[in-house]
Amino acid sequence: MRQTMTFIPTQKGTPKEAEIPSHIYLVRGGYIKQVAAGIYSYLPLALRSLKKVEAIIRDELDQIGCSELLMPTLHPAELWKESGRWDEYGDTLMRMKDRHEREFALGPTHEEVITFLVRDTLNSYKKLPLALYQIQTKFRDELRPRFGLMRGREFVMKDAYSFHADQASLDEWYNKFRQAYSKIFSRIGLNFRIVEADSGNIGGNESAEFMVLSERGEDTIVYSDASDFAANIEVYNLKEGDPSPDGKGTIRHAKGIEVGHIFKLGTKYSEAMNAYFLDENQERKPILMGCYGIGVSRVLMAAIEQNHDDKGIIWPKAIAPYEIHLIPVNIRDEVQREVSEALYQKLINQGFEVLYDDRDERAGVKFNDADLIGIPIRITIGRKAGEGIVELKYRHQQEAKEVSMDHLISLLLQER
RNA sequence: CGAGAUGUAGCGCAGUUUGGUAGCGCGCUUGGUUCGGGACCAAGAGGUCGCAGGUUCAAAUCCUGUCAUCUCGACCA
Repeated sequence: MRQTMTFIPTQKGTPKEAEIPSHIYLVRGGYIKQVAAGIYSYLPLALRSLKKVEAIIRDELDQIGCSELLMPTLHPAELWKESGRWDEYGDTLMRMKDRHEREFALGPTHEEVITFLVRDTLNSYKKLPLALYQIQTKFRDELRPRFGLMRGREFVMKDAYSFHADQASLDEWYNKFRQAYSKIFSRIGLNFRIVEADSGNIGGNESAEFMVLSERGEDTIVYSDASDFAANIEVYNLKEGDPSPDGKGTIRHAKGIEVGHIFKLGTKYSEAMNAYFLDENQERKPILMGCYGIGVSRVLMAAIEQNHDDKGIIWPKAIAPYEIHLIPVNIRDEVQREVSEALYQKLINQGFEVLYDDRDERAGVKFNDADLIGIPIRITIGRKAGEGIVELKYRHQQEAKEVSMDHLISLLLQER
């Protein structure tokens, strides 16, 4: 079936609830629709991009030896009472009761469930280390959801957990994740920085955040202008111009969007929830744990914050919903229509992902929608279609160029 | 739960001060003219005015309550 514009409800006006560009363009471009505060439907375009982010994450995590699993979103209260977080977590935990008055929570994170899962099986040092991850919808009853997908009450998160017999193994895996995360965010096309972070109520003793640099970020990063030192201001409350704590350079500030966070949890959950193993000396020890999160839906917003202009989104190739946006200027023109249909088929056969705008709309409407939606390559079929000439335009460039159809495919394959 | 604001058609808004038959723009439908950067003309469809109660001959408008949404703080991927 052809991929056309059938359910891409773009709109001209700016939605009043949206303030930042990423939110505005996701709504205007027909990517998301709000259902309640902090709760959104992902329309077809958004889902395609989301799946691409997920695919990159899966690829990199599988490469370092993680296994994907899927845990429930509904958690029995008993597990959270075991860890102590039923009381600690506060109102952010979405709570509910079943028909028997038994208490449950909608999972905001899965340390409890994963510890429950592994404590019966990871009983020997021979089975460690192990790393597991899932990509799943999380629920957090934020006091104030905002900025669209940036801080939702329901959002897609990749959460990973690692299990170790000793500190050296935890350190090793923490670094593996750190590197995998760097690859993931680089592949997505984000300009990010790794900073020292506070571990918050997840617990643990060392953590780092992956911050996408953006004026619209909710976090403040303090960093040295002469070294690698960088931290969340929550950890080092430094002013601009202060000397850097590592003795090199002076402190600067930047705003960032937190898209990833890695923690060395240590034994907080294994001790509380009785997850022990026997080591080679038959000594009973708590499993050391690490946990690693990526805000998958937030990545979409962060990417747009870094990649847009006054007309709309400019997707990085890796996570664009389609590679090519094909636009016949006038679908009623028989030549244009036939050339477009043939080219569409040709592109599909070459494995390109193509969005085909076969609507009977004026050129301006289609071009504006294309700019808004932000697919990297636009191919326009116009008056010169009969001569075998089409127009090629990249979303990140101003000018279009005319290309003969004979060269088009090979040119596209080359640049892929 | 603290502070501020807003709820009227799918979207954006006017009307509320001074109560009196619910309006505008965009979008949508039909017909026609247009057709490479959000066209034009004509005719239409679409609304329990967030919800509940009250005052009144009469409430979008006044009163009380309530819910929702947004912005500023605390929390987080």
